[in-house]
Amino acid sequence: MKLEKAASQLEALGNPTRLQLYRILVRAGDDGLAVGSVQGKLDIPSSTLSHHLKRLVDTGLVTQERQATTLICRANYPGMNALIGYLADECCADAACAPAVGKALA
Amino acid sequence: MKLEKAASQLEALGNPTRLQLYRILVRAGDDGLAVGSVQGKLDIPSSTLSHHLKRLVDTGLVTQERQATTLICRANYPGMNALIGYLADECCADAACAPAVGKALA
DNA sequence: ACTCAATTTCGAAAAATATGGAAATAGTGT
DNA sequence: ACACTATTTCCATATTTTTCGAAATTGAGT
Repeated sequence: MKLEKAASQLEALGNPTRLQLYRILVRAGDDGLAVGSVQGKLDIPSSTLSHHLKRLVDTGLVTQERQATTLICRANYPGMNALIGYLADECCADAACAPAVGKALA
Repeated sequence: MKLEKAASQLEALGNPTRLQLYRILVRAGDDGLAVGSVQGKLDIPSSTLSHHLKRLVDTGLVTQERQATTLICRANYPGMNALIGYLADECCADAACAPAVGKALA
């Protein structure tokens, strides 16, 4: 993963509303959730929600699929895994770096 | 970890300059790096660097320690671990969720 | 074609962020 | 106290982000 892409995904998640939004989609699981249902849970205007959703889709963290008039949104797990992988690799927080981490924690 | 804190850390890392900066500090390891040394590697004005560094320190991703006139900066591994842990827990990307992840990858 | 519901785009204002030059500060040695 | 270096704060500006009402669009059913 390139640094630029990681940064854009981190920035996308670095907004409380979007992080909450992403969390909601994760919890919805493989079935996903319609934009309207998400709106009901977040209670923000549809235009605002649409902008935030677009940001998550553009950065590859969320996918969308039409079902009749509703748009189903799903958390894109591989996308998140790649991001976590990048952080772990770059930032030394995985098992391979456990000694350093342990030391830092001590 | 609270959602708000996670969001602020993600936002802090979600800027290419700051992510690069954080990467440099991670690679510097436990010895850390003086602000001036970081500046040499990034080639940005000191005031700009100082602003970005402050953001990382404020969000708990970097620590600083004075050594004479220089300020040593270090990546705060536990902080990053907590963040990755939050993402993994909230976002279903860890081993416990491997089935879902595998399905998504297929 | 018409209508209804779901969602996005347009347009515009307020707020936050990013950037950096210049001045101020902090810390050490003399 | 002074000089020197390292770093931050002050200040201002350009850019980006956030927000959302209103209008436009999309898709399905009639």
